[in-house]
Amino acid sequence: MPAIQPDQAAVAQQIRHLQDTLYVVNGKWKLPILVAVHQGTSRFRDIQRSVPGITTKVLSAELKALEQNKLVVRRVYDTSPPTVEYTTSPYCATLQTLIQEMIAWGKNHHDRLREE
Amino acid sequence: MPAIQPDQAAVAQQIRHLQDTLYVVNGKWKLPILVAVHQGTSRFRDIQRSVPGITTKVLSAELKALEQNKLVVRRVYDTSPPTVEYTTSPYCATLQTLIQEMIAWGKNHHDRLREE
DNA sequence: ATAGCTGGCATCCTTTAGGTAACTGGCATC
DNA sequence: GATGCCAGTTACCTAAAGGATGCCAGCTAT
Repeated sequence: MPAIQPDQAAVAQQIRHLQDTLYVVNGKWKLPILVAVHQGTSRFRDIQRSVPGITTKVLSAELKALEQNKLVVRRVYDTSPPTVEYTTSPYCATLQTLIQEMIAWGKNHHDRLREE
Repeated sequence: MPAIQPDQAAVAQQIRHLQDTLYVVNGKWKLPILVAVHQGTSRFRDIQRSVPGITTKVLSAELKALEQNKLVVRRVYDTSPPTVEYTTSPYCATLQTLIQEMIAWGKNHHDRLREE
């Protein structure tokens, strides 16, 4: 029987972890929303204005998904009219270095394309 | 006229950078493929085996996209039969910290879910 | 000779992400 | 009393991503 190849097993494991992350943050909108909310934008319409191009429907769905993954917290205040406030959870802070990395890479990549 | 709000402008800029990155790296497969190739898997069928569940059609398309974004290099050797070799470009190395971050986060997230 | 490997391509189909538009109910404003 | 803001929901639709299957041509090992 062939020997188990630890390299390949390790890589397969890494790929699985990567896919777990992708499962949570995949799509066009989740990370941009997180940036906006983390920065302090807490109201639905304000978030929508902060993330250019997003529609109410998509924003609503994405916020629900983020809430389910415990990255944002939704609070409803019993004012009149009811106020809804979105904030990032403490757990969301663990994504911050990743997000900063992506912002930096995107900036660099953009500059690089302009040079060509 | 209202004052320009530097915070909001800065956040909008960050979101744009983030979206530039997502444009390159978004989707279910690109980063996993990059991990496999970067680790040294260079042949088409080997890459396919390394990324569980991917089909030839999708792999082929993703490799082309990655090649266009200068993240992988495709070399054809004039052997018989022709050998095709995929490698990561030097530019791809700039994504490595990001990828490692995502792997680490995914692992942590997975562990966290198991604890609940 | 025949089975299997290589690096894919072609065709067809399903699923999902995302977009458009209209609408709600309660309040404030003009 | 009409308009507009808030925080969404609903129904419908398109485009893109992804999946299943079969195939090719040239080589190799049995």
